[in-house]
Amino acid sequence: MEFKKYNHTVEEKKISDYWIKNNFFKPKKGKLNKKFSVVIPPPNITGRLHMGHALNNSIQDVIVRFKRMKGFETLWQPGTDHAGIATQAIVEQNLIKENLDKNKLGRESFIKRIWSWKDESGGIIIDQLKKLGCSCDWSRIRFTMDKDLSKAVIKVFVNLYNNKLIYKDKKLVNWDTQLKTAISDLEVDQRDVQSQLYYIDYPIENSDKKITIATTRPETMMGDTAIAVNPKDERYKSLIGRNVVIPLVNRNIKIITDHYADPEQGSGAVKITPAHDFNDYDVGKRNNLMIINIFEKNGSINKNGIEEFIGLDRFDARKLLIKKLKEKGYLSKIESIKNKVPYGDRSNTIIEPLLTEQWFVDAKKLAKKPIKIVSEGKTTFYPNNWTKIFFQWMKKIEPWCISRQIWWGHRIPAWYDNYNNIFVAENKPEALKLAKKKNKKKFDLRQETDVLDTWFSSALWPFATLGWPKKTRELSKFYPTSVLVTGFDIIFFWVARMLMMGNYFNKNTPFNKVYVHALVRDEKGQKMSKSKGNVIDPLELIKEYGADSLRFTLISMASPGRDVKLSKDRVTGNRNFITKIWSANNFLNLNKCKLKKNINPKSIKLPINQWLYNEYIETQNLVAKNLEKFRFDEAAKHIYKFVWHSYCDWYLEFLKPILNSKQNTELSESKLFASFIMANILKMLHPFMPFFTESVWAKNNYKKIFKTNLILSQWPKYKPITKFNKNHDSINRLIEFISSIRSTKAELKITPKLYCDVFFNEKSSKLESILKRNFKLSKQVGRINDISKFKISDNNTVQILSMNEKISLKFNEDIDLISQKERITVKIDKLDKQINSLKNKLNNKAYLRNAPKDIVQNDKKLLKELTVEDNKLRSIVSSIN
RNA sequence: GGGCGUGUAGUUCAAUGGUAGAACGCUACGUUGACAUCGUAGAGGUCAUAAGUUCGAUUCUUAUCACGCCCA
Repeated sequence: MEFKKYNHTVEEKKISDYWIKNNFFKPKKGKLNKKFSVVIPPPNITGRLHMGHALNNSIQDVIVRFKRMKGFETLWQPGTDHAGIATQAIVEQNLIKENLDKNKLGRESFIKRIWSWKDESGGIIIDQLKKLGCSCDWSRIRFTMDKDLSKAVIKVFVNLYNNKLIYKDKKLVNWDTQLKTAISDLEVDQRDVQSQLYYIDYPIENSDKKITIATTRPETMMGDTAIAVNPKDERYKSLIGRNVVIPLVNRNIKIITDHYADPEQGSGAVKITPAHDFNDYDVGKRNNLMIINIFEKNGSINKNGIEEFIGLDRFDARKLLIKKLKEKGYLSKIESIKNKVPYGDRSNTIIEPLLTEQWFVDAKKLAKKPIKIVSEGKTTFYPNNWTKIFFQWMKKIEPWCISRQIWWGHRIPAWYDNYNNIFVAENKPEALKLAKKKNKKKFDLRQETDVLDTWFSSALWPFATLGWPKKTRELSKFYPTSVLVTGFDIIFFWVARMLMMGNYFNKNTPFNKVYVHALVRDEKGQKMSKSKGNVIDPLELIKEYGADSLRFTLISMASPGRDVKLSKDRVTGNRNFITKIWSANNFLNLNKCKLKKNINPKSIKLPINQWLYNEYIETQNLVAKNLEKFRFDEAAKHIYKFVWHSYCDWYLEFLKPILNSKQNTELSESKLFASFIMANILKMLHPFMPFFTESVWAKNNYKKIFKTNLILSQWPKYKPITKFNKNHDSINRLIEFISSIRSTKAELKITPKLYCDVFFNEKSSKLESILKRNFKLSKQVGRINDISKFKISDNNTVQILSMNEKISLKFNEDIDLISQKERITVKIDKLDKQINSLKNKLNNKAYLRNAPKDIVQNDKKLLKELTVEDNKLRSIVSSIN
């Protein structure tokens, strides 16, 4: 009979729709009366599913489906974030195509445009997550710019401001000249680049001497307000306090001392430009220097610069300046060096330190509680080494710049009157009340134009999505969340900030556990990037192999602390695994192995069924144990091994002769049992490959027996049955025996399909009785003709050792006994070495004194066994001649 | 410079203070009615290097080398 192939494209769509239509992803009160919750790391609305998402969400879905089946009331809270800068950039790009820009449109209409863009293409990634099989409660989807979440953001801001944890300040910040906004430290990427170090001579006033400084940014000379030398630097002692003339700029500045100047670096003298360098800013503060800003917001030279440079871009200004310095003889040397240059991670342009007024969060204060929580183990990281990294960062945290000079985002709830007073309130009427108290005179109120950093709202995600500040049922039930699954790259951006906000505004920490996974790389271990062209698109893999294959691959490769090196071969291999199960299931159906009613495992009689049962239980327990420990790789490995090797390779092969027999009790038990285990395989596999398993569940009509769809079925609760142990052991011995017959045949080049007669040389052979008890199936699987009652020995007979029993196999074919003799001799040599080392070990008194008794006992037993094996092999060899 | 991590079969990775495993790949054989997206058998490892702790180290400690990441 021919069976149709499993069509993942059709099935995945059908099942996904079915699950969602029936609200299976919504939390349901289970018998356990326990809850389990996870919040999704919200993808950007501008985002498209990449491998990182695929890994992150596959892991979450495995955990969530597992807990759901275990009977927890389970919520996986989905949503997206508004990605302030990225989204605004996309919509601005679209405007350019229409010959428009945001300033022409005005703030309000521009924001409307963004909302309509969001409605059209902001949901794509959500559809992609559905394709991956994510069982989020989609009815609860949230967006950081939603009304409710925005209210939460405003409330948090006002509260923190009133408690002096948010403040406005004029500071040097990281300024993105392309996006024309401040960004936080974390959004700056320090890159190694090749730069030119320019040595420039500054003439000393009223002297023919000069002092040489080295800089990679000569254009900032226009903003120099001092030259610093180290107080211990003997070379410059005589020059301290003298004035120098800035070349071309012709402004006088002083030579000062500051420990920041490193005598080893460059010439030992440094120009100080407090407005354009973080270190120089500090030097300036210490020495009361003037701050001269020479840049416009777009990075061009402003009116503080040399006249002919005004309006020039910073890099053009540099070129021109160098040219002029050269012409005038001020440039003494150019050196090529490697240094770090700050880049904006969104715009890819060089970040400019710029003195501006911004809003800051006092992160240092907010970090205290999270540090405590984590050190007390109330939030734990897996793998644990992230704890240390988390502490290191938290303990030296800087103020967090949260204001952005863009339009898309949560507008800061601060209002200004005409007298530079600031009123922070949840809305304008409230601000007005505050302002009236303060002002006797007439005034206008205008709202702050800046918006908040997107991460500010993401920091509230675990409680804002559950309804905070309202005291909702969900908030009290599902907060704190059980586990957060995330990549290490956003621990500081997101996890740390959620811990700050979550612990400040709630009694509890936002999540009990944080599972940190690694990056997905290509098969060579290279980071996937568009420019390298090595990006593997998860959606293409889903199309080609199915979501289940991709999921199983990613999950089985997610070892802690290691990057996932993904290759198509892996995915193919796991697709083959699915096909294997598919065809095994077809075999069951072909043989009418139907589960008519759920069975009581204790009633199982047939040895191979008892054997399989115990194998299954062991696997089920290992899978559950490893899922609890976040060892997804191990869990996947155990399932794979059981399904492919125990179930398909051995059990189904043993089953074949039973299915052909007329023995009714055996037959009916096995038909039921084979299908019973299949049902449990599907359960165990469901978290890993939800679509395929649900599809087979439906096909096999298991819904009728278990009264539920697979997704809501109970994780199997069966216990090991000790009285099966004896048969479990017997079948294992039988398997070993059959394997040794097979390898003997292969070694001696005997046609694999040839049957043989078996004679057991040992008195009261254990193997013989096992074989007799399971003769029907051994006969077929082991290709055994008969058990001979008489000793057989001629040229067609080979003696082997299995379980240390001597057994003769007789074939209808001449056997090359000489080559067998050689083979056994090699084995004996190896064995002798092992025996000798064991003997030496057991003769060592220190070993006997110090080693644990069971280890010694074990070695003694092993020595005995090996000696027996050795002797028997020798007797076999001597019998060949 | 500081921190974290990694180094085990051809490859990707596990495990383990006392016999080193899997998957993929490779080799040979095989189309027996679940499956060639398959089966059977097999080859393949000085566990990066050195020293130390220990009766015993791939495993623990230290150093070195190599690689990766984060922070300055």
